Amino acid sequence: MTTRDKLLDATADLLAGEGLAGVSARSIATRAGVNQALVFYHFGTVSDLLEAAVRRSVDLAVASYRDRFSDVQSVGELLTLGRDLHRTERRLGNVAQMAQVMAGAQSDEALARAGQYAMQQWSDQIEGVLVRLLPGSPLDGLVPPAGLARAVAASAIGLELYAGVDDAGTAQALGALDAMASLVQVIDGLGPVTTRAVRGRVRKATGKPVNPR
Amino acid sequence: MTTRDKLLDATADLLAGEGLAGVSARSIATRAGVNQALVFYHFGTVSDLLEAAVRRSVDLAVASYRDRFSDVQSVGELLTLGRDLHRTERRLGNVAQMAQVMAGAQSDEALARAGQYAMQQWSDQIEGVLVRLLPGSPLDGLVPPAGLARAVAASAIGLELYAGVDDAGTAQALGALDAMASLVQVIDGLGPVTTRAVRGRVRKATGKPVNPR
DNA sequence: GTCTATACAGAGATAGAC
DNA sequence: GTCTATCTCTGTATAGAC
Repeated sequence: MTTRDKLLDATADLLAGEGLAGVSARSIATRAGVNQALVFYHFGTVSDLLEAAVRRSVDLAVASYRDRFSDVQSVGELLTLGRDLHRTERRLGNVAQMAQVMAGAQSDEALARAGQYAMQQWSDQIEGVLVRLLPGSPLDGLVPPAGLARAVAASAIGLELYAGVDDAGTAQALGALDAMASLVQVIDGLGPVTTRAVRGRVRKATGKPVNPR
Repeated sequence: MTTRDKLLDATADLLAGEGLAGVSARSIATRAGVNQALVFYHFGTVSDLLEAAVRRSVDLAVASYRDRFSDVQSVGELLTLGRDLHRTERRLGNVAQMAQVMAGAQSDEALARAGQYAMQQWSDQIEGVLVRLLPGSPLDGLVPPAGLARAVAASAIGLELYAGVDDAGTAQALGALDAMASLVQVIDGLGPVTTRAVRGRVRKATGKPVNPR
């Protein structure tokens, strides 16, 4: 294992486990078991190391899900995959990494780039599935897939941070989202009569044609 | 204006504007126009000052909305209020303060307390309205109000952080959420026949009775 | 590529005069 | 309550030997 990789691993671990405040050239080097100066030799600055570590975490995680995304054939399956994925990625600390990096993005260019990249990768995956599944569903045309994908990804970040301050509340929130998911699934399985009724009402309510974007 | 208040103001401003990384005893004191040592005289530690500042921001913000929450009479009005509120609070920086504090909560007791308090205050307000409005709506019993309130609050935090790294993506996400809101409103206004059909299907799909919690 | 040593800035925090 | 002065620690970063 190269020093470069040791540093990337240590950085990802620390970021997920201790948060941005626990990340420094010294703490990273100590955890990696290498000399502190190597952080700067290999990555220039601590921020650049953080960016590289997050990009790598995201690339690995997204790649490990690519097949499962393309296997999804229904809204029901997508919701199940979403639950699994969120649980797994939270356990691995990947959601925590993203949350920390996005919080730090406000005052750090490199972190902003990393955060944007991470959100883009996940959003694109989700959007791809939505674009494939929505046609034929009653939800088609009611909700822009690109926006929905981004809203879902952003909400996952918020839930991760919330989990850090209130476990019980987070469990309640996840329960409610499961209930909402069931509801979406039911709406997706409605017959043509109800579908037309709902779509007609939405069109009327928003005053817009029903195929945005 | 007392020194205490100057410090609280400066801390809230800095936290919202520069993020946690930009907050220090020195930066706070400079912005407040007072001596650095007064941070420790009045609040003991920087973390405790941060906690106090966030609690005050939340208390003020929630109080300013209490009337508008209790005026809400329909799901449609609630969704409109939610949009207004989120826009306003983001502009004032209160959402940013919460996001930063929750990101820092992972490694700081005082920040964790502040984050939990903030989420609790907002969630309780939203939950109160939901508990009042859901009975009589077709959504009643399908989604637990406490969990939904917390999910909404957490998502707002995620969106705030996302806004810091991708403006265009955030606009798309908000657009999709608006579309979802229209959909919820339409479902809420469905007639009794469709309502029974949807509720029956949800009950069947989840295998649970339809009145959780 | 890796290590030691070190410079230097900024952080939190306290002592003591006023 | 407020200010000056100062201690100590931690962080980033670089120079130079190996």
